[in-house]
Amino acid sequence: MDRSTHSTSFYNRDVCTVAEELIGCLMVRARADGPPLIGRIVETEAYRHDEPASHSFNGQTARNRAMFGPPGHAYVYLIYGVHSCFNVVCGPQGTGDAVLIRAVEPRAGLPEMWVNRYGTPWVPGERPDRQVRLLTAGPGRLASALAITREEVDGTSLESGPVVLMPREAEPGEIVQTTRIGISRAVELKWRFVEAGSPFLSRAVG
DNA sequence: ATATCGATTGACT
DNA sequence: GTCAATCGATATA
Repeated sequence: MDRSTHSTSFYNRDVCTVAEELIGCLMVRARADGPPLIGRIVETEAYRHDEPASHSFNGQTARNRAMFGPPGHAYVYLIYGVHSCFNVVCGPQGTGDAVLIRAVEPRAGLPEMWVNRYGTPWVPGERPDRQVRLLTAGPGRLASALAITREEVDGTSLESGPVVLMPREAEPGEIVQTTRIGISRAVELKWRFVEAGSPFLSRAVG
């Protein structure tokens, strides 16, 4: 298995370019004991400092401090006081651009992801509402499955930290661009990128 | 100081 | 379809 990671130059580019090129890349969550949890990225959104949907639009705060840090590091924040969301800081340090990872396809460590998400091991026939697809189909869901918290991951390096991003193992399927989800400003920008037809998207394209 | 809303999700009618 | 959970940022006083 190729264990190389993206270098800083991969992230120090236009945020939409990085968002598109992250589709198909691997997200690797290292653990203290046992093998890593791995997901393949299938859905991303770009947020740029100069458009009002971005957390960085109004400048730096305690929450978004990592957004203005070096590229190739994580920005993790709490949404609605409930869920964590994982982002990739892009562009030159101090810019405030980031890519939100909205969905991944589970690739390794699925039983551990199940426990992280649902709090109990999978039991055949039990709780049919708890599906594999819903482990990682959405920013809050994937953060839960991969045990990503602000305390542990915010501001850490994506080359050497608890979460590491690795290049595509193969060319992804067709990448489709749509409007972003869940925002009320700059709604017209088509800065959401998805691998067409993936069953692990937070929402089907449309 | 107090109120409102948010890059979400799951429980419920 | 509605709504609550509940932290941080922002608007208003």
